[in-house]
Amino acid sequence: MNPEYSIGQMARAGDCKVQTIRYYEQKGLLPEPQRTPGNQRIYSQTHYDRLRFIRHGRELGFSLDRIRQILDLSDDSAKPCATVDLIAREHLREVESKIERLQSMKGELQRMISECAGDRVSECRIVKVLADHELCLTDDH
Amino acid sequence: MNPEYSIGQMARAGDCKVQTIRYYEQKGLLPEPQRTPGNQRIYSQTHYDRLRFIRHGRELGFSLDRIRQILDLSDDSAKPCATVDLIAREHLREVESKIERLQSMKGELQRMISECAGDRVSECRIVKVLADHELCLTDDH
DNA sequence: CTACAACCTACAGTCGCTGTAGCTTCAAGA
DNA sequence: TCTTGAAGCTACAGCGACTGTAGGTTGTAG
Repeated sequence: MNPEYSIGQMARAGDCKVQTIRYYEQKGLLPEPQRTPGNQRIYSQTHYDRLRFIRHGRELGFSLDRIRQILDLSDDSAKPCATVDLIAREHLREVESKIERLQSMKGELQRMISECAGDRVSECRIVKVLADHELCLTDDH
Repeated sequence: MNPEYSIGQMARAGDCKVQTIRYYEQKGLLPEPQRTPGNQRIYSQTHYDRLRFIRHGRELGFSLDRIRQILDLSDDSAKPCATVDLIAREHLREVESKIERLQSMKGELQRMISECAGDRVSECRIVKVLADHELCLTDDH
C-alpha cells in the first residue's frame, strides 16, 4: 500500500542523478531512508515528496541552505509563514539583481560585437574594449 | 620610467584580492613577474594591462578559459579576429539564455509570493507551490 | 629599533554537484 | 539453477573561480 522507491526511481522523479540524492542525504536535506537486507536504500512517499520539494526549489534558484530553512519552517505547519515569505522575497530580489547585471553585460556585449568591423585582431573592437574599460564606459551614454 | 607595481597595487587596479592575482598566475593567465631581492612580485605595465583585460572579461561574465583563448588570439595582432567574434557571440547567446531562465524564475517567484495570503505555514502558498510543481504549471497559462 | 602593513608559500574550504574505482546486490532470461 | 547485466553500494577526487587561514618573511615609517 505505502509506495516504496529505489534511489533510481527517486532520481527519475526528481530529474537528477542518483549521486545527487545521496549528496542531499549527506547534507541532511533528505533523512536517511530504510535499507533492504542487501543495504540498498528504500524511500517512502515522504522522501519522495521532500525530494520533489528540494528539486523544485533548486529549479527556482534557491540555495540548498534556503531550501533547508523553508523545509524546517514548513515542518511545523502551525508556524506563521512570514519567514518563508521573507526568504522568498529576498530570493526574488537576488534574482532581479542577477537579471539586471546580465542585462548590462548583454548590452555591452552587443555593442562590442556590432562594432567589430576590422578583420585583424589588431583592429578588433572586441579585443580593444576588453583591454580598455574606458572604451565601453565612454561609449555608454 | 617604466612603471612597476606591487601585487597590492595590481589588486586595487583590478578590483580584486591579492590572492586572485596569484591564482591567475598559477592558472597561467598572468605570466610570472620578476621578483625583488626579497622575493616579492614586481609587475610591469604589460602585466597591469593584462590583468585589467582579464578583470573586464570577468565582469562581462567570460570564463577564465575563454579569456585565455581571447588573450592567446590577441597576442598575434595579425590574425583575423573572426574567432574572437565567434567566442563573443557564443558568450552573448549564453548570457541571453541565462536571462531567460532567470526571467521565468522571477515570474514564478512573484506569482508565488503574491498568492501567499495565509498566515500559517499549513496554508502558505509558497510552501505549497514548492511542494507541488503542478500548482505552478497549471497556474501558468 | 620597533611596529606594523604588506608580502610570501602551501593548503583547505566554498557550492552543488559530477565522475571514478572497485566492489556487491538484484531481477530477468536461458 | 545459473548467468549476465543493470543498478546499487562506499569512498574519494575534481570542477570553477576564487577565498580564507596558518605561519612565516620583507619592507617602510617613525
